[in-house]
Amino acid sequence: MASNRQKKNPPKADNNVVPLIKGRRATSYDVARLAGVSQSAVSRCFKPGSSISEKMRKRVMKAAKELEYQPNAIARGLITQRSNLVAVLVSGRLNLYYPEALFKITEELSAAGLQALLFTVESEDDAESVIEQAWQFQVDGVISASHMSQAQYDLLRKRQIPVVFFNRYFADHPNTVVYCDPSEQIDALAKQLAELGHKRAALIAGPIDNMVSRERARMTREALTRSGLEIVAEAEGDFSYESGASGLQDIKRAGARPTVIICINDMMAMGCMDEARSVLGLKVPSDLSIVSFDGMGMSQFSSYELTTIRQPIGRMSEAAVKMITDRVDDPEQSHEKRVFQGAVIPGGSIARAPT
Amino acid sequence: MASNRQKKNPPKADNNVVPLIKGRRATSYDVARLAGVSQSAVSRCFKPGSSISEKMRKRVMKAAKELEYQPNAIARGLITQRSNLVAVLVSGRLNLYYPEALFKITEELSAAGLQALLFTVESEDDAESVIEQAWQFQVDGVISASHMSQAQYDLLRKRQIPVVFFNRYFADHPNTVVYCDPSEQIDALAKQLAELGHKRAALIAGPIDNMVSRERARMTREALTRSGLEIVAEAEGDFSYESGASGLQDIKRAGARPTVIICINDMMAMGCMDEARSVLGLKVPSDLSIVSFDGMGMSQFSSYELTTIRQPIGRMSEAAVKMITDRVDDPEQSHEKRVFQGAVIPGGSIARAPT
DNA sequence: ATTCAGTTTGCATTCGAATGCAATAATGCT
DNA sequence: AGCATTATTGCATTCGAATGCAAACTGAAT
Repeated sequence: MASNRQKKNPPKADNNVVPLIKGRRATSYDVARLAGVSQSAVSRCFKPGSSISEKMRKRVMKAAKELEYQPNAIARGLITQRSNLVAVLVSGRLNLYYPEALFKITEELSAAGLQALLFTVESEDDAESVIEQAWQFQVDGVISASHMSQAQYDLLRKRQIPVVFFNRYFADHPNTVVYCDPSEQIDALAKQLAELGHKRAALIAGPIDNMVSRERARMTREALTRSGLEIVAEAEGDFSYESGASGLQDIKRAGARPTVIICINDMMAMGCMDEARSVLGLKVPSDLSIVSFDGMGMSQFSSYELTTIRQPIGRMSEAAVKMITDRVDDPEQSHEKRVFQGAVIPGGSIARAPT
Repeated sequence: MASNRQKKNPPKADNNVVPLIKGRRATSYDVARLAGVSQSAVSRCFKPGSSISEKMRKRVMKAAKELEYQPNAIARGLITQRSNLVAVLVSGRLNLYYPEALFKITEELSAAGLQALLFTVESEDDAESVIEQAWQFQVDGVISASHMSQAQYDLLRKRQIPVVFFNRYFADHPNTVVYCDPSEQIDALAKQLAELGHKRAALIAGPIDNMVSRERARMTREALTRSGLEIVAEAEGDFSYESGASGLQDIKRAGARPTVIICINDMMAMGCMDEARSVLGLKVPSDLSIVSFDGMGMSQFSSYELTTIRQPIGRMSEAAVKMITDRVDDPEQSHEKRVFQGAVIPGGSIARAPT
């Protein structure tokens, strides 16, 4: 194939120029040729802050427009060592709450000139291969809202890839994190429950391998105890609606008679509430109060109106993107932990304890 | 910086070899040097189907392992003209149903050796810039589950980028599409409603600029008419829970007294049902029957148990990925339309018409 | 040993944009 | 006008992997 750029060593007449074959996309050389300037000039036109005269810019842009030229991000990535790609790791099945975060993160990345390369991770084995994939694609950073082992994290660090954890982190390791601390809110709710006369509570926890889940459970236990409530039963769910329902069944089957149930996320709370109402024939909140965490949109549907502790997902997503872009621009940037307060959504799923 | 590959024209002694500076990632040249072979050999080792002896492969792989070498997908993309990236266009806010599809699509792409580059699109203006972004990143294909104008589609076609539409298409244009045809199911449901004594129906439609929404509405009108039901009112929603609720209010305000409401998607049906129950004090289904489309997971929560027409999202996602990979591998591949049947989920939101 | 076909391997070039450096043009100053 | 600055521009090289081609090697057949 004839070369579209001038030959180097033997600079012979370049009359075998290809006239932009149908389907071939225009390159900076094509634009340069049409505008009668050098390729460097074209490159500089598309790089903000370069030294370029107004006249030249106009000429190049005209030609670029004519050829519908857009710089090739792949080639640019190769030379600049910046792919402008950020791997976003999410776990698909676990939590229907994250799509909101995912879309927000994607938008914000895009606004910062970065693209989200999406990976789904269901297990740590998945994480293994996902990290290799991301590495092959030279991602500039990783936002992880999914499983990741210490070793996997260390590998990314060793490779100098900035990582921001979304709603999870390693306690004993320095790392960059955005998460939500609901401790004050759960404390306030526990007090409120005590004032409403509740004495016996039950907990439907999440998977123990999940940090957020563990933390919420721990805080809940502490808060309840502090306010003088007894935890008469605990069930372990997997964040799903179904596990909320079966969690309630487990608690009942164990013979416990809590007047309030704290669910570690909204989805399980909905399952729990539906099970209480439709299977056990209980009235929520008059027979049974329910409290949960997340504050996802659905939790406020009028069938549920959960009293829940909301995470400011929007602001958390923004923060995550800000933190990753900062670290992509300056890899030396130190670690940082941004902790957002939760906020109680009053809802209507708690009431005075039945007598 | 010293070059890590041998100089070309003046082949002088190459004794300024960089010993893989801390943080610099290994390249095929590093591996080649360590293994004492040429860079081409390394390249061939990582490209299945290349002519390589077993001995050579072992030697190279050993060196590669030692240096933790992984081929650079960016550089590979530049030379092969294949980025292995597929743009996935979704509209974030509109439909909480799509996350399921999105995750499935991502997984399937990954299994086919492709990566999902995620873009959120809320309007056709967004689509404009998203398409340019995708073009810059040299995506090999586009899966679109969001807005896209005819002109935008034509632009992609002109640029020879395969496009697969997910649940939307241009009727008058050849294009490659996977979607779900619920006509038989809505027909069956209409018959069933007639048999249950329903005479007056209302429709809560979706946005008119959305094809799926228009099609479902059209089919619904036809089916209802065919079965002898009268459409006494129509409201237009935007797929959201809230618009389902306000849609019902609109219908009531207009003085219509339907015994059954067909909602164009589940989310609106849930809003409608909640509004009927908690605000209007109606019993669903005994006072008012509700039917909808989508079959998303939530629709079967026991607070709702919608009678709805399910789309086989999993199989549709698989099909979309298969169709895009086929067309990435062979751009000449002709257009194709894969139409999946819906399936009625019986649910419990319909009953005999009140007398 | 010689020839020939079939494999392997290496060489040199290519993809498209960015950039250090040197050459050139534009501008200011006396 | 003459000279010193400063702002633009172009040249040549670079990023890392893939690949057509020719050289080198292998083994078998004569």
